[in-house]
Amino acid sequence: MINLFQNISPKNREKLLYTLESSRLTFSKNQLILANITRGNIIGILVSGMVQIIKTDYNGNRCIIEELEENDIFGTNITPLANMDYDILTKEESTVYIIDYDEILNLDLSKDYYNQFVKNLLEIIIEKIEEKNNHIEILTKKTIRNKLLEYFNIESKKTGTRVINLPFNFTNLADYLAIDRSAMSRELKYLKEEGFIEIKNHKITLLYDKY
Amino acid sequence: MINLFQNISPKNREKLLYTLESSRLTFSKNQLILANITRGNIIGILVSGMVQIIKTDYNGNRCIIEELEENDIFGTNITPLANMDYDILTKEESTVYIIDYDEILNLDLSKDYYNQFVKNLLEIIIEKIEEKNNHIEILTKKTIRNKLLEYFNIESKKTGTRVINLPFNFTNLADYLAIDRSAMSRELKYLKEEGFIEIKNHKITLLYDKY
DNA sequence: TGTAAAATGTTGCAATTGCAACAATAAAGT
DNA sequence: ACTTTATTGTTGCAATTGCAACATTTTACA
Repeated sequence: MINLFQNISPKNREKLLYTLESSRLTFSKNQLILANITRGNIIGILVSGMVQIIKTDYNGNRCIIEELEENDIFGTNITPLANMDYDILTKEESTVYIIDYDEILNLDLSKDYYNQFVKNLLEIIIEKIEEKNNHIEILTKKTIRNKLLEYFNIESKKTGTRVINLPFNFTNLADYLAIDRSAMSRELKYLKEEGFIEIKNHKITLLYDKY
Repeated sequence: MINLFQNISPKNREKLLYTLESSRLTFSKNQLILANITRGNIIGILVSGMVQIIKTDYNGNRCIIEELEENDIFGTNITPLANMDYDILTKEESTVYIIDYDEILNLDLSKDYYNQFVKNLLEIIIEKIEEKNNHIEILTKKTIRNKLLEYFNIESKKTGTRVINLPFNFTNLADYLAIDRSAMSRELKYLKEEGFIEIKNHKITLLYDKY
């Protein structure tokens, strides 16, 4: 994950944060971040901790839209916060910077560090698109089995190994894949029985060559 | 849709295209664009026409990942082209600029028009993220009916009207929603019979207040 | 304009899934 | 350490869906 302040000196980083009217906030576990932000168009930078972006619809179905780790960003434009049905939930104690998005577009890029900042932002957002493409790729599959296998393949490709360290617990994984948890549990059992995978704790080992 | 060259003079636009090693290509209907591009990391700008980005998996299931119109962009980083299972297909005669993505990160942003260009790019990509969030929102729904209704709501919100002009034919709509076409056809019939919608040609009128 | 190709509508049926309900285990909090 | 809460595993069953097959209509194009 690229850091938004990559290649920017600490001193210039402070200048930037000042110009962008940033505020630094710390939340304990299981807090809703957005409920505490009243400003308009913002970008949040996760300095430390972990948060999930979660949508719950009128049926009570939850979907994990994104899971963010250190250096990741979120925002009114970047994450689907325009309507307020989304929650940004801390999974552990987390610190964020909140900066003003509109100020970014007003930056005078002739200064090196502004320049670098915008390029970093561009790169991060493009990474985010790739994540979303992966997610769509998975959701597009028609069976639970194919969703799981697609997820495994993507995660396996990321790390280059055949062992996947689930960033979620199984309940959350089902939400991310937009499938029923118990049905997923059943399918995972079949995959184990048929010798495709092995599960220990929250590690899944792929035993098939490719699919 | 924001134009990538918005607020950039024609003269500076030419300079930019030159610096970014652009080439201008025209394709007739039903051509694969990417098959004709051998360069590495590129961004394509659709000057005129219409193209779809389509994924076909090993089962033969197609999914329309994106549909692009004038001024929209695509690229090896922005659209999921890293692996080559994606097709960029022209739906009508289309003209594109192909520019070198890596050159963008080397631009000297002290020049006004480079500066403007990168900001435009940022805005377009953020729009693209919003589109993808919408798509995920739809795919996350568990029934065909809820996928359709979510799609209708999103499209209706975009234009502010209760009449949706399908940008797709029904076959493509089913691909976009990742559902079986005939099952979708059945569900649309039910929605008509129950008085939720009306369909004429490729226009859908919403008859319910909200859901 | 006539013919081929593509899109749409329809339906039965088997396969898959969500849901509900519950037991068992693990994790968290005091 | 003990109690409560959250997570995981399991299963039957009804609802939903994909698939296949075909008729019909629309569109493309030679």
